[in-house]
Amino acid sequence: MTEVTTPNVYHPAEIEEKWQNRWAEQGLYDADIDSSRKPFYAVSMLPYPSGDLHIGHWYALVPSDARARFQRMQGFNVMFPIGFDAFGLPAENAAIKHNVHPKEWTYANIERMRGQLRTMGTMFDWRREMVSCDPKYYRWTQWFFTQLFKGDLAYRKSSPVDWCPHCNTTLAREQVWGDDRHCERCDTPVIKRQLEQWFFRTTNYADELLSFSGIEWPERVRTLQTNWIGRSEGAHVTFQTEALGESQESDEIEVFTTRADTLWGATFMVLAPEHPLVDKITTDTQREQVEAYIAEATRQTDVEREATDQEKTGVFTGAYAINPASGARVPIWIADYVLMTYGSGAIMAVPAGDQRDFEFARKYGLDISVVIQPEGEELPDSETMTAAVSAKGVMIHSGPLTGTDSSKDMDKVLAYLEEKGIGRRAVNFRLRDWLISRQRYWGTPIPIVYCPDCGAVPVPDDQLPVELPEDVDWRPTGESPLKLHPTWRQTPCPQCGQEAERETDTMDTFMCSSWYHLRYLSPDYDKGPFDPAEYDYWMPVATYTGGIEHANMHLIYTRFFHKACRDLGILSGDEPMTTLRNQGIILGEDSEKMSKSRGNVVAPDALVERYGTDTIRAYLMFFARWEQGAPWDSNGIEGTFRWLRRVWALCPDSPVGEATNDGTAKDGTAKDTASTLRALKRKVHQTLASVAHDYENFEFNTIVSSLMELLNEMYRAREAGVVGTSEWNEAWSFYLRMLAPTAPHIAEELWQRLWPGDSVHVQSWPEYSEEAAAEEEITLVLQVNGKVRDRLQVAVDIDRDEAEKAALASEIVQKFLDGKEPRKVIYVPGRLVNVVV
RNA sequence: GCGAAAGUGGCGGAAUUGGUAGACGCGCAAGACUCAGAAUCUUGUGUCCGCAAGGAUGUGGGGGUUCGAGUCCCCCCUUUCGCACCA
Repeated sequence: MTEVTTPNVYHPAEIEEKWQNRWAEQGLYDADIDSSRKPFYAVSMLPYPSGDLHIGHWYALVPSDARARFQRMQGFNVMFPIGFDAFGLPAENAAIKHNVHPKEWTYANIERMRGQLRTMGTMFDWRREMVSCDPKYYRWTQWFFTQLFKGDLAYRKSSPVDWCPHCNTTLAREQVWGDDRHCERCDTPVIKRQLEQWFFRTTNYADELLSFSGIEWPERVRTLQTNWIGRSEGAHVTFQTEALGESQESDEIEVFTTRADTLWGATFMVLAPEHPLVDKITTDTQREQVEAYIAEATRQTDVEREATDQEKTGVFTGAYAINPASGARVPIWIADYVLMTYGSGAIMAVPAGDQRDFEFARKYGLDISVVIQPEGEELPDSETMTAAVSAKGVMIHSGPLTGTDSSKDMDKVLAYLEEKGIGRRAVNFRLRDWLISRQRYWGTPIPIVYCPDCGAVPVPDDQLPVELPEDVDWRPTGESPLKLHPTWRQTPCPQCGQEAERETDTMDTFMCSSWYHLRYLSPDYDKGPFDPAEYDYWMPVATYTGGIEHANMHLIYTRFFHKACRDLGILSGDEPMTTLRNQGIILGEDSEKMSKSRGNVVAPDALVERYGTDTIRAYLMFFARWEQGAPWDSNGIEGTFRWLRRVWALCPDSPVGEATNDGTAKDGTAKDTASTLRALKRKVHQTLASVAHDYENFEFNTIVSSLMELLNEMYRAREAGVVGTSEWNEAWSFYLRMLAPTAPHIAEELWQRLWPGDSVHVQSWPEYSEEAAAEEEITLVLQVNGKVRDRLQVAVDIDRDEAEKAALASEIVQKFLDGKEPRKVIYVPGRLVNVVV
């Protein structure tokens, strides 16, 4: 038993703040350009200053911080900055609730969160902090907007857009979620409104966004983005409408199809009710019905209209078109199952090959013409068939292409269309342009002035920022609050000087977060959004970490933004972030999503007070697979606390010098001690290898468990009398350095105890010795017919013959052989012998 | 409906290329120390049979490949997530 006179007890409160202050004073985490070292730029998605740091913030930031610290010990020059995504709706909502100005609310929260972030013990370089609602920041957000505008990547158009009636603003398509098409923020179902809004041409980059070459992003995110972008290859085919009278000209209706091989089976056409040609082609006799249908369609919500289980409805326009391949006269209908927002808002209907068209044709008695011979099946009869047959196959009744197998030779079909001038190859995307106008107050003003003569004019660089006025009634009315300001709108046209008006919408806050990683490079730089020298040294971001919920929003926007800026000559490189990783979600102890209303929220501040930062850091890394998350378990944290207490208690209590114990001092146990020392050294090096591997691969839980295992081994070694040996000292030197990224305070305190001087955090990562890690003995598993029957301790270099001999010599093996002759003996070097009978 | 991921003890989770399933921790049980508790320490802990030795069984279910499968292949079930009349 250890003596009770010197209470050597771990009290995190006594050391953590002390070290945080000292590191800050020393500028330990200041990251500056240093061409002699390789840069490592690590970014975690910036937090929104909602008021209190919650456990989710810790979960996102701490393992990222630990990994950044590890990279630093590996010799990289690491920059790990932090900032605040400070514009946005919650500030306005909270401001309304508590009657404080959004700015005041936001900055008070930021101040509070800065304090909380400091208790986390992260290696943030605070000199690089950015705050997106600061005019120094949004000046450049506006500058980027004007650049995109000048490059024709920002444009204004009137279109039906998604409107959240609760947030009183438009939303981007990406911010409308789920079956009921609700607002991503407040869950209210959105409605459509026809509005004049600003868009970015994200669709220009659709194809490039589908390529993930050169970046290491999780499969999951790539799939989400790929599906979101929704590329389909096919053809545009043009149908001519039949002229109504001799004096009239025919119109062209363009359709997109992925199945040009079924063109001969197109027996009717369907236009979306909003299609611009509908009014023109509708005949007098059908007009009443058509208008009634359109009115009904308009009245319906998107949800109702787009419900897939609804029976299809439609109305004949009275007009006909000519199938450009077959020459057939086909009726033109309108139906709401055709969406104006996809393709050209018109389709060629092939009821034999498309289930939707089939149902529609059956309901309204339209012709069905089978043009694909299904492989290995009888030709469906158009009168009796009960479902469309969508597979490709050999084309029939298809003029010159009859006999072509479209499952193999689609190219021939497309070539034919092009040759005959019927259609042309085309690619269609689901992705839409990014709607960035918001009718809210707390955002970056869109830097545009509307002049009666010059039109929409971007505010010149030297007049930026267009500052957000503070004396505004920011209560949402459905109109942009800036519109209601008495004077702010009026401004001379930057081009001709006559009286003009400012744009009063603000930008989607995803615009702010599309480039914040560039502002960290040089937050005070005023000759551009970032200092090119800093950019050249640090970019691209080496690892980017954050939640996966942004896969189709922020993570698409920021990639678009980077590529657009590249093409505008603002920066270089194709991608902003090389490696992306997503943490999972911590649920409440009841396995439900944490929320105030459920009362299952875990408060980090209270945990820090009780256990200290290091314990929470270690627990967050240990308690679940980081990329997966898990329900919180408040008992589990005791285990990590116990571990750190045991580290503290085992650590020698005075500086380490030369070895004071050569391992032979203990009488009669010299041999045992020697093997213990070898085993200790081996375990230390093996742990080193696995810890390093796990840091590289974001496998944080096994880092902590390896360190726990090693500590257990060290406790056993102490009992064997190794204290004071060079192996023991090396174990501590390694242990504290391996611990430092995870539990930086205790590692520093103990390091200073043993090796007073430079911080543990400027030490280099221990050097691995393969020789030291090598096993001398292995457990040879003996199997009979694949079942484990016995185990033997043997030398690691045992050869095949010896191993087989040893196996057959085993009594237990013999018992299970039961006198039978081995038919085959399998030997896996270093692992097992399997005797097969 | 389409796409993706995941199913391992009471719980979180380990397990390079197919080669000792359940590391590490929580929880639980017994014990030590203590007047008692807390803390700490020791031991045990997948399931079933057995006093034990030992044996059987076991990674969502079923089949297959293999000397050998948590891992590879096929089918099915469940859960989570994303998209959804996308032409």
